[in-house]
Amino acid sequence: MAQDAESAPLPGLIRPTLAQVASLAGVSLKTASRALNGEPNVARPTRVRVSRAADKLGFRPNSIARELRRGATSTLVGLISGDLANPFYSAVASGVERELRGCGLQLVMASNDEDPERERTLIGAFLERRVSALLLMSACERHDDLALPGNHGVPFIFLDRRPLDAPGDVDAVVIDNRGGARRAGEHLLRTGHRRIAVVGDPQRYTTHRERIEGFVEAMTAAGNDCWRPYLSSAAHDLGTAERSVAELMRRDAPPTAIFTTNNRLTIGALRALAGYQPPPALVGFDDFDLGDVLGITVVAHGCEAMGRQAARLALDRAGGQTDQPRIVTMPTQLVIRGSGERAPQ
Amino acid sequence: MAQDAESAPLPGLIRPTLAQVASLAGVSLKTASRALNGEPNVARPTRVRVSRAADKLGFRPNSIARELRRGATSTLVGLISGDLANPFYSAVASGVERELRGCGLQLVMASNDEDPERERTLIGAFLERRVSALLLMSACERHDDLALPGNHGVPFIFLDRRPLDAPGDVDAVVIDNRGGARRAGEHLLRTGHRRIAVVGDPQRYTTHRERIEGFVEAMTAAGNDCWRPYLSSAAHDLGTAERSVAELMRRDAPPTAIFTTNNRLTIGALRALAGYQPPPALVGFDDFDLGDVLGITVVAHGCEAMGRQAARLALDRAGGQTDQPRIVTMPTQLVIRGSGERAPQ
DNA sequence: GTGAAAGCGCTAACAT
DNA sequence: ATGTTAGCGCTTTCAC
Repeated sequence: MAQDAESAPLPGLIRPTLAQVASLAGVSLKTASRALNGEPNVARPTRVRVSRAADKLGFRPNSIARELRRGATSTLVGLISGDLANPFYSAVASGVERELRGCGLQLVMASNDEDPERERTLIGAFLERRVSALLLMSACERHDDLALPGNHGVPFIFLDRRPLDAPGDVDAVVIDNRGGARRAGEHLLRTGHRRIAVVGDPQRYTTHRERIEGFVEAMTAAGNDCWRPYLSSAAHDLGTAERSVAELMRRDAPPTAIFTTNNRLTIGALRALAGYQPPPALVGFDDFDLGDVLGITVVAHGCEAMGRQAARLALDRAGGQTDQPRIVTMPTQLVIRGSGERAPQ
Repeated sequence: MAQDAESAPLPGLIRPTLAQVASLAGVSLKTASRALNGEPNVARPTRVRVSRAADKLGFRPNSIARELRRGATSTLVGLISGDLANPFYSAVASGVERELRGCGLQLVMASNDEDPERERTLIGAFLERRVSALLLMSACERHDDLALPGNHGVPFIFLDRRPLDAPGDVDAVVIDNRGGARRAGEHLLRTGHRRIAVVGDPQRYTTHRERIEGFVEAMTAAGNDCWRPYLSSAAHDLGTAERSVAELMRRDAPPTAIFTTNNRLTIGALRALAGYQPPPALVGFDDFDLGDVLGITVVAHGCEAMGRQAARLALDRAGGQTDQPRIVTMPTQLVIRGSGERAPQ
């Protein structure tokens, strides 16, 4: 193993530098640099000699030094998400990484655990690392962070959650939350439902808020007010959603349909509904694994595509593009699978 | 916004350096450094003056420069996984990140897309970045990479997949694949099954191979040979698993039970089985979201814990620990939920 | 085609 | 308590 001194080109842990390569090859530092970077104006035999020396020493260019010398920003892009373990976030992250790799950039990731304090720390750490852009699925509603001193020209791209205090002033990639939720609401109304519950946490997440607003738009347009008693607004994760739905179903007049405002909540709802035969109608925001097998009607959208879009915006900005901030809205699609088409009981 | 020159502390995109802070505060470079790093031997008023100057300029220490100066390795840890979008990998990644953050380290991630070539490139890029450790869910079976020149003392930790050519010589965190699979097999035998199908891809993944071996151990011990015709060894993702299971079920004597060797394959199987009433018995390796709602019996294990363990190993090595390589084996647990307890039809 | 010198922004070692 | 000098490993500038 290379960890042993045995097979390593040189014993010990001293990393060879360009200078050592140069001296072994009998050329100057600069010539070695040119040769290894494939720059022109190096004689063929010199190039070969340098390569050989580098191989012999097991030389690896130090990209820390390179980045320091080359200038202000590194070849890293930062991504801060709520919780990497949530498949939604990791799908987005996957899209980001796929898009970045084409440009030779790498992805540094961290979870804010939905804690604004921690997020601030992370932003600071990324800025010090001189990331060339910062993608933010932010836990904060307000973003004075942006005006935070020290953020000199590092492009911030908001992902999924749009900052409230500067809606038109920053780049962002968001989902058509209102539109998607409105169609979900209309769909349930069309199926004949009136007592429709909404499960989400508008206090905590602006995305839930928008989705609830879109849903309410549909209700209002149809003159249906029966959702009000069934608004369950304290569900922010799987467990709380499960409890909320269980509570709803224990009522004297339980809802005949449920709209859940994200993937985790949908799964929580499914847990709570496992015992009901037949269960109430259900439409969930976000698609999820097994949604098709279980026949769950959902408002779907492209998570990976969203990540890619955000990465593209970031790359444009990092490349110096300075035109108007753009807000990209990802379209949604109502995917009919059965659970949303059950008639009221 | 800070992106504008307006609210930024100083116009333009010139990032203030420590030297500028020092000169604004009227002290030397080193004093400014000491003050901002909270080192001792700085007079109270000086410290205040420096802080103020830093705030005024919007100074952010440049961690690239710091790392270059401080020495060989950065405060980054690299993680290479198969596909970030797979919930298993992202759960592991989440565990890694959680463990790292306590030590002030950050996580750089990339997917190898199960492509050895790409993995080699990634390893190279991470080594050049001087990551202080490299966690590898490797797509390669052989790992001459380790002896690759240039990997001077960067600790490699294998995750999930153990390298074949140096099994005892390298740090690794793996799952008890054989044991878990054996118990799955025993469980199905106990329920009365004989015609048991195994779905996986032993060619592609050593984990599948080990799981199949463990399963076969159980069969052999019980003198049951009826799994042989039902070994479906070309299933490596959701789609191929779905097709494989569909094919199995179309046979004249379909299997009465199925063992799937990972989470994606279990989900593929569930898709294929959606139409069957009653479906064959099913046990899957890896737990998954909704496994409980669907009542799927699985061989579960701690993904996040696995990530944490690996990070801990990495931190120990990065900290200079040089004792014998360790192989940590994560235990598995058979979680009984119904699908594995259906009697043969 | 090649090389010498300067310096990226910071910290470590040694003054004072 | 504060300052000076040197240098991390590389690329850039300019000279040969």
